[in-house]
Amino acid sequence: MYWLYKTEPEECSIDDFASTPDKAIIWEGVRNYQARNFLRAATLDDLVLIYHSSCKLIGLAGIARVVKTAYPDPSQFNPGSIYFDGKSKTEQPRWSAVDLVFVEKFPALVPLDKLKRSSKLEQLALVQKGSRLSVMPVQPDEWQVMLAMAKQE
DNA sequence: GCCAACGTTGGC
DNA sequence: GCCAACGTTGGC
Repeated sequence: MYWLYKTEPEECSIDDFASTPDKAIIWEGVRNYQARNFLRAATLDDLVLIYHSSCKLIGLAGIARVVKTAYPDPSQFNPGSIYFDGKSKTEQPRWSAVDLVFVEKFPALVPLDKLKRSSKLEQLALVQKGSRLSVMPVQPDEWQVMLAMAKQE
């Protein structure tokens, strides 16, 4: 399966993946139920487009791969974490995390407005008005369209 | 920094 | 179960 995950690059960017290519990075802190459900649907070796948001250069930055499927997000139990959730119980964790590893960084970032201008990406939640979903599925044809954009620059 | 759109909370 | 108030997201 294919996915798109949003991240603020100051928090976790494609360069963080690229600088530690052999290290699994935990994708934690997702605190939205719809996004969480998509996280839980990931299977081993799924590919993930890494999208940089809330920053100067907004768009697709590269690709990562799922190396560990959903497990309880440890940050929900850590009172020192900004992601701490006191209402989540150990015996029934509310939030999930996955582990990702670096695959590639695009030679040039694919900007959001370019994604918006493609008629083939209209179904993608990312480009829909008001959408705040941070973890979303990508259809195979959408994946191909976005990869082609990444290669041609 | 602004603000529209959205999700969550909590009183009723 | 409704819905107003509030907090958050995220592009601009």
